[in-house]
Amino acid sequence: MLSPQRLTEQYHAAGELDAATVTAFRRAIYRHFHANPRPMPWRETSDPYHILVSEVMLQQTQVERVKAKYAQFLETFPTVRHLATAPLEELLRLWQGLGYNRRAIALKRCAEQIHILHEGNFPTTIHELQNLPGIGPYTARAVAAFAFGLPEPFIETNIRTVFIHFFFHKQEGISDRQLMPLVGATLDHSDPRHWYYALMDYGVRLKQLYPNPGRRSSHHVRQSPFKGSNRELRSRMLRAVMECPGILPDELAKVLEAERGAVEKNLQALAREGFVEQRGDGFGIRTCTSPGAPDTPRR
DNA sequence: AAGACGGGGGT
DNA sequence: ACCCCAGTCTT
Repeated sequence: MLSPQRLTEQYHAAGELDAATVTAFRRAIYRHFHANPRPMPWRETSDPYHILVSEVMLQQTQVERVKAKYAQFLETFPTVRHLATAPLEELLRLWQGLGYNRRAIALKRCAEQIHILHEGNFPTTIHELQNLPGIGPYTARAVAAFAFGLPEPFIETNIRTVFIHFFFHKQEGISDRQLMPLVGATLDHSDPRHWYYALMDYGVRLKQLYPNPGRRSSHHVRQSPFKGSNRELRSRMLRAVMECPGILPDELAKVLEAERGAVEKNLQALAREGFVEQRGDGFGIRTCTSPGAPDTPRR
């Protein structure tokens, strides 16, 4: 019925989607969603702070791994103000295991900006959202859709998979620029939130059924191995600094069996990005995320 | 346009 | 072993 081959031919023959095709496509996506939706805690709320937390955690991180951290995070930092004023170390400890630790710092900076710049009022426009640290084109629009019901087109890995599968059957090197018009044309303006849930769940399903159609994206890249990489060293360094506050570069190099030069380089990067600060000759987790950040609670 | 950035789970 | 995850930022 909804054959990728037929949809692809139809789309490329006409150069655009006709109403009947859009309807059939939407029905297929929604049918799958209603038959087997993936339950997630952040799908049960429209609190923009909760949505933002989930979206940042979900960047390059699988749903199952986010679920536990999400609950723990919101217990620990229940509001924007709690996160804005929290000690960085507490946040980094909680983030352990999620990966891409910079996201934690960016998320805290988001909270600080919302707390100060927006006086606690959550930004509601794409422009404001995308100006927040660590929030790019995808996350800004996803938050807008899931928290505020804004019908803006966006693409992430699951959505990319769906459109490549249905409208670029057996073609290679498909760019997001080619996909975006299709995302816009098929978007269900009456319920963007559920439409995108459905689209994403369908993408997940496709990847179970076929070799990842996303490989046919022009933006697709293979990951370099983690083991033995600088990323691995960097993450071990961050942990070591947390366990041994004030640790010296030499000690770090020795304990981690790493080259002094590499340790030095990563220390500079970690300092520049706001993870650590130098205290005397040693290094520790920074006591505030950024200059002018709200004070940590007293007492 | 290409690299860096985490850590883990699935096959 | 290999794949890749609700991406973003810097070079």
